[in-house]
Amino acid sequence: MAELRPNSIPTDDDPPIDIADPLCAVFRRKLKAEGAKYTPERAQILDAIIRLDGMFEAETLQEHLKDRGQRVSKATVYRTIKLLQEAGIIQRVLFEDEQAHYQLVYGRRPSDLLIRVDTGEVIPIQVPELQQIRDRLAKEHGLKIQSHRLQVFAVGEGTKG
Amino acid sequence: MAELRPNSIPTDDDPPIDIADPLCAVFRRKLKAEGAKYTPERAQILDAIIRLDGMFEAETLQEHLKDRGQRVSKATVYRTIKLLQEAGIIQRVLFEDEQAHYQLVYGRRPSDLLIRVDTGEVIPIQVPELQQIRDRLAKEHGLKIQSHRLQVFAVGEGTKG
DNA sequence: CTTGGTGCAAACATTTTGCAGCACA
DNA sequence: TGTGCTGCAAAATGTTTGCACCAAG
Repeated sequence: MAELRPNSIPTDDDPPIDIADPLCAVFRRKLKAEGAKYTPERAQILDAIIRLDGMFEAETLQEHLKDRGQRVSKATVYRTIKLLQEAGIIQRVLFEDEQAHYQLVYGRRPSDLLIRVDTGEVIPIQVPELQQIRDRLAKEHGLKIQSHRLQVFAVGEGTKG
Repeated sequence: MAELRPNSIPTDDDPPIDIADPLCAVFRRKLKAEGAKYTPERAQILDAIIRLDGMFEAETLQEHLKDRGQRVSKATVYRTIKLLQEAGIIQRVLFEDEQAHYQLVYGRRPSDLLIRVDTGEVIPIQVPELQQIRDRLAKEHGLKIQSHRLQVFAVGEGTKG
């Protein structure tokens, strides 16, 4: 049976976050909490993600590291991505692609996405209405909403599909 | 560069659809239109999808076929899935899983999803508010919205994440 | 020092593709 | 009766894992 459960979708109502708190400290705390180590590779990866800021894939990330002369192995990239997901710092954001896309989410309201299918551009958007939609769904279904994901696909005005 | 563009997200404002029109006829028409053939394998695959009705993966699909004594190769399953996507009959719906999930969408308003992360259950939902959200986004960004995808993740009331 | 981390390469899982023979239109 | 389709097996991706050596705490 396929595993339908998201790896670790951060619950929106997790403890409120101090935005000013450097992500690296957050990561360190998480690592220490489970007896793991804060290595240069992990620091470099988190750093690269902060620099990339928007969306990234494992490969992109590794290339950016390489461009800075920081050689980190594929294995370590993937392993660290997993840790950062567990820490709620990044989140997987899949498109219709076979490659996993990630997004920095810690300390930000997880943004919904407007995706231009003609250019590939990804525009973060805010959709306040979703809060009431979530509330309604929770009530209607007797469930506790943890998070959501909205992707809106669009093309430029003049573009012909 | 990664391909960000969805393979073929059916545009919501495609020509209106006669729900009564058997999917198989739709598929046939599409195949004929491009000089392709309507083979038993393709018929069996579409049939299995209609029987499955909800969500499915390539593997599930092949197993269902096998259970009915219809041996279709992996290659043909994938090739046909691609054709059905192009025909707007099914749509890819990815979760946080590495395996692609598909959904029958032809002749239905593509539904948004409520996903129970504790049980893996997937509940189709209707969110009428999205229409005005889409309209607003279109105006704000000067884009033409083609489609969207909303996934809401929830757990049962008593469940502790 | 001890435990956990890294890189490498091999293993994996899913999807795609090349090719020879088969079958629909 | 020709073009497109199928199955098979091999290739291509993207991600994970085993292992020997190395380094953080």
